[in-house]
Amino acid sequence: MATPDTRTQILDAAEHLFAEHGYRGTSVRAITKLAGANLAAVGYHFGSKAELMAAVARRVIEPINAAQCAGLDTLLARTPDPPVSELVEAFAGPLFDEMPADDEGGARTSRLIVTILSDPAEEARNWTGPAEDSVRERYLAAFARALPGLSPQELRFRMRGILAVTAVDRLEVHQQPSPGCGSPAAGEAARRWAITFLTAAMSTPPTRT
Amino acid sequence: MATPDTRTQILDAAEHLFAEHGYRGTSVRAITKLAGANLAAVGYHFGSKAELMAAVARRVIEPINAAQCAGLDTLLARTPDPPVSELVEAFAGPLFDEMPADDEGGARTSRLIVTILSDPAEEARNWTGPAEDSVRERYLAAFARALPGLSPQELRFRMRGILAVTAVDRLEVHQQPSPGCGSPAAGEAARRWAITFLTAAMSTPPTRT
DNA sequence: GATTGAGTCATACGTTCGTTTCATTCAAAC
DNA sequence: GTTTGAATGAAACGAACGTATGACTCAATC
Repeated sequence: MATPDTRTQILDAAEHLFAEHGYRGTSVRAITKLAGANLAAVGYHFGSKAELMAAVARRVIEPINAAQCAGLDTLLARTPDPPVSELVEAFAGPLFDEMPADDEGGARTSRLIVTILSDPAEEARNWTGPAEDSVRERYLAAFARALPGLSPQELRFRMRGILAVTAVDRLEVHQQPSPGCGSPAAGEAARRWAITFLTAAMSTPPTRT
Repeated sequence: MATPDTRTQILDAAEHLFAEHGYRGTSVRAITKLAGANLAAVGYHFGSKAELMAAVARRVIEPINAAQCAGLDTLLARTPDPPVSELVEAFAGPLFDEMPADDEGGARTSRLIVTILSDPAEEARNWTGPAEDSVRERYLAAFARALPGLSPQELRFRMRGILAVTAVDRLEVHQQPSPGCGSPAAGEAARRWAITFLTAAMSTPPTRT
C-alpha cells in the first residue's frame, strides 16, 4: 500500500497519542516524531495544536454522527413513532460499530471519544459543529414522543446516560482487559448488554415528583 | 475562623485547580499563588506535584467510600437480600451527597472525581487503593444475589454503567450549566432521576442469549 | 531552462514548567 | 542567651513546551 501523505500521517499519529495521553499530555514533537514528519508540519498543515485536535475529533465523530442520523431516518421512514428500544439501538449502535472491541483502531477510538468528551483542556472540546447538535436534537424529539410525560430535563438526563454508559464501557474494556474480552463475540455481547440496559433505563416511567 | 495552615491551604487550592483544569493543566505555581504560599511549599509538604495530587484524591474519595460501605452495612443488617433499588441508592447516593450541585465545594468535588477517574495523566489515575476495590466487590456480590440468572460478565457491565451515569452526569452539569441547574432542587432532582434510571436498568432481566 | 509554489527541513525564540538550593525567620528547648 | 529545627522565602536550574522563521527541495508550469 502506498504510504499516506504527511497530513494523514500526522492525523493518525495525533489520534493515537491524544487518545492515550490526552491533549495536554501530548506534545507536537511527539506527534511529528511518531508520524515521521517535521516539527513544523503541524503548523503548516493545521495552523496550531488546537486546530489539529479539532481535525482529529471531527474525523472520528463524523462517521458516527452520520450513522446515527441515517439510523433515525430509517426508523422514521417506517413509522413516525418508533419504540424506545429501536431508538436506543439506532443511537447507541453506531458507537459500537465505530469502535469495535476486536481491533486496535477501535480501542484507540473509544479512548479518544472519552478524551473528546471529558478532557479538562478546553481545546479538546471546542470543536463541535452544528451537525452534532442537530442529530442530538432530533433524537431528543423522537424520545420525547416515545416517552410522553417525561419532563425535558429528565429526558436530557437520560440521554446523557446513554452516552455515558457506551463511552465508559468501551473505555474500561481496554484499560483493564479481562480474559476473553476483545473477541468479536465479546464485542457483540457488550453491544446487546448495552441495548438491554439502556432500553430498560430509558423506558421506565418518569420519576414521581 | 482561624486561617488554616499552609498545608491545608495548598490542598484546598490544588483541589480547586485540579478539578477545573485537570492535572496537567494545573501548575504548581498556580496552586501556590492561589494558596498564598511560596512555590517551594509544595515540594516541602508533599514532595512533588504527583504526590500532592494523590493527597488531594485521597481526601476526596475517602468519605465517599466510607459512606458506600456504611450504607451497605446498614442494608445487610436489615436483610441478607436487599432489593436492587436500595442497593442502587446505597451505592450511587454517596456520589451525590459528596458532590451536591448546590454548593461551590460540591461542584469542585464532582469535577475532581471525574478528573480522578478519567484524567489521561498517569499520575492522576493509578492511585486507588485496596479499600476502593473491596467496596466494589462487596456490592458486586450483593447485586449478584439480588439478580440471579445474570452472568458475572453482564453484571460487571451493569455496575460500570452505574459509575458512568453518575460521574458523567455530574461532569456535564458543570461543563455546560443550563439555567436553573446548580440549585439545591436541581441537585436533588438529578439524584432521584439517577436512582430511577439506574434501578430500572439494573433490574431488567438478563439479555437473552 | 527559468519560474513558481506547495511542502519539508533545521533551527531558534520566548515562555513556562517542576524541582532544587540556600538563606532567613521564629518559636520552642535547653 | 544560645541552640535547634520546622517552616518559609527569593532565586535560579535545566528541560520541555508551542510557535515562528527562513532556507532548501522538487515536480509542475511556462
